[in-house]
Amino acid sequence: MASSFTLVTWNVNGLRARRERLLGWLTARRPDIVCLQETKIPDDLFPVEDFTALGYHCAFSGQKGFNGVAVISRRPLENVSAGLWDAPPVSAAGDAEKRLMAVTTFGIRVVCVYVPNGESPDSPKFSAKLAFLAGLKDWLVRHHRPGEPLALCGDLNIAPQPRDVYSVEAMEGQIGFHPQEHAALEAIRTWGFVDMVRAFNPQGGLYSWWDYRGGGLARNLGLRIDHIWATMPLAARGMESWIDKTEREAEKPSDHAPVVGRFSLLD
DNA sequence: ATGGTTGCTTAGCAA
Repeated sequence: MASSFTLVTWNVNGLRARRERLLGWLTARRPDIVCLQETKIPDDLFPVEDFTALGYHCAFSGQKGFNGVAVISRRPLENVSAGLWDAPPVSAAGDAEKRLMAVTTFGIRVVCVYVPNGESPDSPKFSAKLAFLAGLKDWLVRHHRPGEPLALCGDLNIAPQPRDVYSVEAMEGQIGFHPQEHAALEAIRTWGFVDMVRAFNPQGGLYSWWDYRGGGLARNLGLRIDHIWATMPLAARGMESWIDKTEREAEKPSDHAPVVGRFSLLD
């Protein structure tokens, strides 16, 4: 009987484009729970059999062409919900973009999120990103308590601290490292989260994303924007956490690497 | 260096 389980978040940048990579990685690493972002596939085309063949249950909330999230688990998924704007402000456009889902598995609540990129600080998409983050905080407050074992996993599209970017000088005020993003993210963190990679790895230079363009990987121009954040009851069970950069260095990679956390198993 | 690369919606977005 295993005494621990692993929880992963990975922006695969296209489930179909990443099919071989993902299935090979699942076979080799055998993670217990995986949150996927940017699946870019409608629900009726989601390759359920690929995952059931490897022993996973799966749930998904996707759409054609972009966005899309999914969670796979070696144990059944319960209380599956999708969408952020279940009680939208009057002005909200609803969940046209498939960016959030939540499941219960392994005795914990797992929230899988793909935060909007934001494009640039002067774009209308930037204010939409801030609104999404405020909505995410509100969603957490309405649905959960920090005393529950819960993991917020996903591409948050924000590097929280100076040690999470390849260059503070280059990134200051830019998308992914902007004071308004930091304020919105901090409001979520202070609700009751521990950053799992940071809990085990204080050093800088740990990144989860490198741009395809301009030799971003070769020049190590990375950002740590993919995160596993655990509430205190879950974080207390944390055993280790790391970023699997080898997947970013592989053939035909996603531009994001998997982020992994390992936790003690209670039952 | 306002380019560069990749994926999906095969043309042009989005990232």
